[in-house]
Parts: sequence; C-alpha cells; structure tokens
Amino acid sequence: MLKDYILEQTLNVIEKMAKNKELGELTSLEGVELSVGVPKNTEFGDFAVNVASLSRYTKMSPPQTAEAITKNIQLDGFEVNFVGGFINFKLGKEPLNAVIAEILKKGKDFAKNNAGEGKKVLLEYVSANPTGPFHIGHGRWAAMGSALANVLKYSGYEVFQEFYINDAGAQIKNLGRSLHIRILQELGVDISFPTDEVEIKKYYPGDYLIPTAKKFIETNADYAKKLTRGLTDEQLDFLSDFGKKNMLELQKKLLLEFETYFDSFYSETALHESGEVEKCVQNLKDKGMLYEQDGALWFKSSAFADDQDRVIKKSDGSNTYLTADIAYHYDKLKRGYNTLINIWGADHHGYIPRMNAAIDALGYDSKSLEVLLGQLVNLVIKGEQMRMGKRKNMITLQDLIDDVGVDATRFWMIMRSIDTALDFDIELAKSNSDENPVFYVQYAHARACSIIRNATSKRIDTQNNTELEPIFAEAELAKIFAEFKPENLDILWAQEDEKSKESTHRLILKLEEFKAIVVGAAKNRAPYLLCNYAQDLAGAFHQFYTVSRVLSDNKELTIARLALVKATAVTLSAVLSLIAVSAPEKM
RNA sequence: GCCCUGGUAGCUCAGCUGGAUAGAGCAACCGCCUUCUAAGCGGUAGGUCAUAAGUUCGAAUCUUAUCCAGGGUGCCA
Repeated sequence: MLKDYILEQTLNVIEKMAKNKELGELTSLEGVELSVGVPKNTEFGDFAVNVASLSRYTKMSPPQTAEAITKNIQLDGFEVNFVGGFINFKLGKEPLNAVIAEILKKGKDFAKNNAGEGKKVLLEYVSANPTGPFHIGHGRWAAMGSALANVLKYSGYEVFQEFYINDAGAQIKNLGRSLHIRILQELGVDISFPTDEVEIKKYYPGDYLIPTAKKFIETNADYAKKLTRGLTDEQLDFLSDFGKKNMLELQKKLLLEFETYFDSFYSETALHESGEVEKCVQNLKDKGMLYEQDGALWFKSSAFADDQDRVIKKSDGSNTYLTADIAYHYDKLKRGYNTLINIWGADHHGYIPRMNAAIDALGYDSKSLEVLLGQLVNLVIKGEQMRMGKRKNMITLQDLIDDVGVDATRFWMIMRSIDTALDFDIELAKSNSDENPVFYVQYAHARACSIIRNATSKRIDTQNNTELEPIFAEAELAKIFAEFKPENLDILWAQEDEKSKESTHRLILKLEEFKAIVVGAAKNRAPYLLCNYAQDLAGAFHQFYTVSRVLSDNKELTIARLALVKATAVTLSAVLSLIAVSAPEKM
C-alpha cells in the first residue's frame, strides 16, 4: 500500500536523522507516532504526514521540523514538499502507472492481503427462531454478516459461518399449537385464535402458517384427519417438529436467494440432546461457579464483569436460553476458534457481560468473543416510519426482496454503520434513479464494460453514416492487456488536457485505495466501508469519463485509457462481489 | 436509577486511533447530450458538528456533566 510505503520511508529518514542528531533533540523513534493521511486540499499533494507532534521531541517548530525532514527524503517518483507541519507527497507517473499495471496483471484479487494472518474466525449471525419468516432486521444481519465474511476471507482470515437455530423452548410449542389451529381451519373446522391478551401470546397468528398447514395436510393426510380440537403432547410435538422444519426450509431458501451462505446450521435442540448442555452445566458446577437459591440454579456471573448473577436452571427444572447459549459458545471454543464474532440485535446487548463471564468461568478468554451490536431497522414507507409488529402483518424480508430486489436490499442493508439505526426507505431503494446509490455504482461498472465492448465492436460514423471497423480485434485487445507495461500509460501524463490529467490522477489514487479499504473493513468489522468506497470509486470514474474521451484515433492514448477503464471495472466488480451485489455489464 | 447506541447541511449519512478551509448523496436553483451509456458531469446555495465546561499548540474527534431519540435492565427467547 502506498500509505504504508510512505510512512515506512519517512520513519526511516527520521530515525537516521535522530541517530545523527540532525533533528533537534530527537534521539530515537521511541514515542514517535505518525500516520499518513490525505490532505483536505488536494493541491498540497496526494498524501501527507503530519509531523507537528514531533515538535515535542525535536524542540523545533513544526515547520522547521517538517522542513528538515523533507530535505532528507528522496523517493523516486514522488514530489515531496512541506507546508506548516505537514510533509506532502505527490505521486509522479511511475507509481501511478504501477497501480494500473498491477491491477491488470493480478485482476480481481489484486487487493487480497494477509491482514488476518490466517486467524480462525467463527462468525455467527442471523440465528433466528424457526417460528416464522425473517423480518427485515434479519436481512440486515444476513447482508452484513455475509459481506463481513467475504471481506475477512479476502483479508486472510479463515472464516466459518454459522447459523444457530433457536429451535428449543416454549416458542416451538407455540408454533405447533398455531399450526394445529391453521390445519383445523383448512379442514373446515370453525376454530380461531384466542382473543385473550395473555392466551394469544402462546400463538403465532400470522397468515404465514396457512401454506404450512396446507403442506401438512398434503403430506400427512391421515394424521391431519385424526386431529381434533384437543391436542395430545405427542401430537403437539409432531406438529411443532413439522412446523419447525418447514420454517427452517423456507429460511434456508431465502438465505440462498439473498447471497448468504452458511457453512453450518447448528441446532440448539441437538445441543440439548447430545448432553452438551448438561456437561457444560456440570463443568461450571465443578468449578464452583453455581449455587442454588429460590429453587433455581444460579451462575455467579457477578464474580466476573456482569453486574448480577444469572439463572442457569429455572425453578421448574428447565434450562434458560442463556444456559444453552453458554454451552453453544463453549462448543465453539472447543472446536478451536479463538475469534468468535457474533452479530446480535441491540436488544441483546445485556447478554454480553454474562456471556463474557461464562467464557472466563469456563477457563477461556472472554476477549475472544466480539459482539457486533446491530441497531434496528426502521421501515419507511411513503415518508412514514413503520413499527414492526412482530407477530402479525409484518413486512418480511421476502416481501422486501420481491419488492426492491436482492441487490438494492443488500446494498442498503450494508451501506450504514452497524451502530446506527437504519431507516430503510422502500420507495428510494426501489427507484431506478440517481437517488439510489446502488444504481450509481452499478451504472459505473456497466459504463466501463460498455466502453471496452465498443473498443472491439463495429461502430457507426454518424457524420457519414458509414460503418467503421473495430479499433481492436478482441484477441488483440486481450493481448495488449495481458502484456501490459507501465510505460504504456506514459502518454496519459503527456497530454495537454489538465482536466483529464487531474481526473486520471484521482481515479488511479482511488483504485489504489481499495487495498487500504479492504484491510480497514476487515479489521474494524465494518463492511459499510466497502459501500462508501464503491460510491467514491464510481464517482471518480464518472468524472474521468466525462472529461476523458477513451476511444479515439490516437491508438496509444486509447490503449492507456482503456487500461484505466479495465482496471476500474475490475475493482468495481471486486468490491461489489465482496458485498455480494451483482456487477451488471449492461444496464 | 443503571447499561448500550446515536445526535454533523432541509432529508439520509460519512468523517470520530486529535491536525490544513467540516464532506458526500438526495432535495432546491443554474448550466452541459450531432461523438464511448445524461441512471452521468460541472456550478450555486445550505452547518453554533445537541448544549456546557475541561484537557491540548490544536477538538466534530478525547474527558465530564446536562438535554433529546432508540434499545436493554434478576429464572422470555
């Protein structure tokens, strides 16, 4: 990365000067912390190192310090100067040309890096109850999680994506009870959901179980016919199980449609049945972390970072949700993952201290757990915020995708930092116009592809209305790209047009920045940075396009500019594939 | 009460490991298509960075307090 290179070179110079006592009272690099930034005003340069903080050590004024260092920096291909306490670096043609040559040579993977150093990451996200369709919040976790997984892999992490199926507990029985009513209704029985406020909480009265009921009747006709208003335990289990499997199937199907691919679906029930939960409880007990009170079994989580103790086994003898979740995380750790990343809704934030406590109590390091708390999604319809009713008449993720498409939904879900509540404006996301950032980015890619297509296609000369031969044969152009040399771009800097030169310079810098963006997105677990970058890059390209005619009679210039267009297309397609949004070649 | 997030242009948001004149998109207004995609580009206008104090040569950025919004808060998941 250019930034790293500049920092390294600058530090080298400072270290040498300090040793030779050429920089005031500075004698070593100890305590020196510098970073490379981008000047607000591009006239200063492309990159800048602020050395004002060194004044403390050098006992020289910031400009004096900057001047002294600048005099000793000699970087081939860079123009170095200082203004105030800043050392500014402007790139010459060599490093710029090298950027394009590298992208053409390496293709989509040019920004691949090893920032993750092969760290084993278990990324858990979505983890919904199999009791109904996904709501749009699940969509946010799915989009963000899958994008994060992609960028982590691209940055050298080893990522395992897991979906924890919350298929245990009272909710599953509620599902079975509700399915029972829907089946009877389908069979013509006059029965409805309870209207009592308390009773209704044991049911899912949404319409979505009607298709499930139909399917049950189709596949289990005899069983369905025997159902009466009363429900035996055995029947409830059977219906619950059917409903659960059916919902899970629908969820899995939708995840695939939504470009979200899990390596495994981990069942909470399986965790109970395998005895792992009990083993984990026993383990905690052996370590003296549990005690009894009020007929329940408590975990001394307050001995760690939690503010109070938590119930592990309820007074009725059953486990809490937390208990299974502790066992689940214990299992993740035992599987050898030392970085556990969870995406949780903000409503789960109270769980973090207790889970940390549990991990420490079990003898692991709670620092291995990273919880990304996602703020909620508000749906905006015609300018009005919609409250999400959880149980009835909600807008599901499927509805949203059917309405606005996978690409737009994903982009909008990923585009904002996970820390801010997202307003999802349906009308805006749907609009195929300049109000929509997805199309802005995709359009840039399509535009680039179109130019490359035209370079090898016949054209019509509108002045004489005659057909012109393609500028390049396809094989010829492929060969030019394959054997591309940095010098082929020299002509870009020899041209007269200042506007074009400037936009070219900016575009190349933006392309190079992709490497730093990818690392930043991975390290900060912030896929939204990819969306911001995609928009920036698209903007730089549109600008370049407007002032720089690519296909012309000047073959040398055409080749140089085509290389730039190609590199842009490659990079746009790379960033879009990381967020799993399609990069259309035509629009 | 306590805990977590947020408060930056009319709207949606970047910027937040302190640094040069606070940015983008949309909305408003003015321009640019006989030539590679105008789903584009250029320009104008728009801000007490919630408020106050503090730390610093320097604060949107760090600290503290207050206000506002959303979420959570002892055996739901």
